[in-house]
Amino acid sequence: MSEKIFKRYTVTSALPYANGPLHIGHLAGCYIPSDIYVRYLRLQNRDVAYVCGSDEHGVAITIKAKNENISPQEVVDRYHGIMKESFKKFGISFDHYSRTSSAIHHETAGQLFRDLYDKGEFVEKETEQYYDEEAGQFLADRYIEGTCPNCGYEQAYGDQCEKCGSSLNPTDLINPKSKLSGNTPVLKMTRHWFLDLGKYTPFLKQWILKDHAHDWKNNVLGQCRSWLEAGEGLQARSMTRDMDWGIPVPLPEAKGKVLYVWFDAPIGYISSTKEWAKEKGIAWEPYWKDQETKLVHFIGKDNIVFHCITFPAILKTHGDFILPDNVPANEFLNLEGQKISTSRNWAVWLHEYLEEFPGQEDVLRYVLTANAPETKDNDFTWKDFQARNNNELVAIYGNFVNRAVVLTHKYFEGKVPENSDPQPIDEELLLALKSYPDKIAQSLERYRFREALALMMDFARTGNKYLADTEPWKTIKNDRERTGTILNIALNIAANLSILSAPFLPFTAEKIKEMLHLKIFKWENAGQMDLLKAGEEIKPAALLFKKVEDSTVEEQVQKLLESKRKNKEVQHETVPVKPLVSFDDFTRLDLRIVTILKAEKVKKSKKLLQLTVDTGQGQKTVLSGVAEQFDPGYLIGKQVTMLINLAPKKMAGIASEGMILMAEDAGGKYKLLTPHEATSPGSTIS
RNA sequence: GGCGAGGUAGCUCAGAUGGUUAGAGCGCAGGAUUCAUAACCCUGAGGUCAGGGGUUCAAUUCCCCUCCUCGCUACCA
Repeated sequence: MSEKIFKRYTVTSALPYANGPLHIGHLAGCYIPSDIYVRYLRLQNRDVAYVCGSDEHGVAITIKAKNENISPQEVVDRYHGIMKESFKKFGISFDHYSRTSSAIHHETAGQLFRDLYDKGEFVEKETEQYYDEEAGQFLADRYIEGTCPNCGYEQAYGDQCEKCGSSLNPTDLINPKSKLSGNTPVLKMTRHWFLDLGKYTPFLKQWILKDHAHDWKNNVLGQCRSWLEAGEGLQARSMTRDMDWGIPVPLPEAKGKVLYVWFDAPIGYISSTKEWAKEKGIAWEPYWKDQETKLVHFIGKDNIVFHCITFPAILKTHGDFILPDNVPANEFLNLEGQKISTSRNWAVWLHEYLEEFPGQEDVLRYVLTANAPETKDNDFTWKDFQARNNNELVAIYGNFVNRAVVLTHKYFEGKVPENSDPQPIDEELLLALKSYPDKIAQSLERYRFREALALMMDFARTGNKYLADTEPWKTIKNDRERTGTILNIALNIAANLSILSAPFLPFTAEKIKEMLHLKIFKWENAGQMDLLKAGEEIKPAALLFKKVEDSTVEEQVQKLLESKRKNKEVQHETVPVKPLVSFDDFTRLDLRIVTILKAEKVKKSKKLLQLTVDTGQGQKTVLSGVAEQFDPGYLIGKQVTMLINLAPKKMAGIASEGMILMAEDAGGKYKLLTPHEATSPGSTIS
């Protein structure tokens, strides 16, 4: 852990991609942790630039635009607005929220590319890529659709088959089609600029695996290790693309090419800082170039490679920039036991939460922090949401503040009473409480937000215990002075609680601050018992949190179940009917019933079964990717449908001489196609 | 298959450099209390630290193997 004291901080959270609204996974992954961190830093009077912005380039956005028949700019304008609004309402306190389509970003990213180019950091390579002659442009991976060579799914993308999950190259696809024109694309040479990441491996290994071996999170180090120590090492990556949406490559010979979105996106942090500094009338450079600046990137685990490897390599080789001091990446948040999915509408959307739970932003902030996926994937459930709200925020935190304030109004007309005769029990309490600000600070400095939050709740708990131990409602009967002392202390605990919880629960902290008319509000004052002085007036009690009812939880769960149900319907509806084929086409397929004689798992594979079948004219070997759904033993003796004249293909070193046909239901379960009564192997199908 | 991250009380999680009876919160059970949103406070039950080997005087903590979950990756027709 670096003990170094930094002069200033540059804190970033991942640029959200502007092709959809934000959900709780986004918040839990990097926006809440970073916001807690910077709010804490500001309470410490540290110099902070907290920057973010919308990531608005890349192919996914152009495809969305095309699907909706609008321009990419219209797509990003829409989501930039929604995201910015959601962040603001949840109190994510960016100093500046920019966007990568801004002029200043185009200039910054272009210049950075140019700088690296001038230093000779790029390797130019000509490669063959698919080109759509009618549209007159090269096709990004996602613009090519075809049959997956692995599973036969006909709408696999050029980079990935969404059906079977395999990663592909566009040239792997059978029958590639351009999504622009529907034509078959042709291969054509194109030139691109590659960053030879292998070159930086020694430096990256030293910097990450040695220098940061003890202050970076385990999951981050592990990811990096798996990249840095992989068999062939880091591969050169192309930093340019053939596209027209994005930042033009600033070279005369690069017409029609833009910067790769992952090259330009992290530079968005710099552009955003520039914009912010300009508005403030200060220099941006110290925030990115001064060794006394601490740079921290908050991200989700999917971004680790770009923030720990690619971007630092770029910054380092450029030479002027500092490197991140830490990259505290979180793992993923699941929802009710399943992965959050935008396309399947399995998410809690922030804009919907804001409408359905008005004024309860802090509750979600609290739950997502308490259950943050800091060390492993975690699960968000509405039941847990309710429990944490009712048992912790309402019962402990809210209840304590309410008790202190209500009692003061009841017994002392809303004026802070005198602390006149501190007893040993009071002194003990104060001593215990004094340690909290430091403990919480230490946890925060180490990016352990769950721990910090738990400490904060402990502090509130101590307040409740104090009231239970001293029983001011009893002392008031015969010792008004003692009662005053107790309430003075209780109110000061509440005041402290407000400061200590401000990073986590900014809206609530503000409410307490107003309720108590708190004037002092800095971290260094936390632990003091004279934040409120005798005679000061406080406002009447107002509830900070309200209970979440069972019916509310039920509604939310139903809402999710509903979208699950809809998904199933849609899934069936949306598998489109393929284009017409001629009878000749059909007769070219030789379909037969075969009997499975042997079935065994292919050793090196998770999904493949090796089947030996009786075709009526001898035996054939077929590989089938169903090992996860069928026991080999179950299949032996079964009669199934097989495409028998499919060209052989080698997988896992074994030749497959055909394909077993299966039905797949909406849940992705395979079903054998078996004749309704036993038939002789080799029976033809027509 | 390879690489990575995890597998600790019913649930969510803590447990640097191995060392007395393995911790916290929630949940549960019992008690106490009435100022407070039937909330708070106290006490208690609950774990062969995934399983099996090994190193050691001593392992949840180090090493090896196996199993399970998640991520990346691979020739998952």
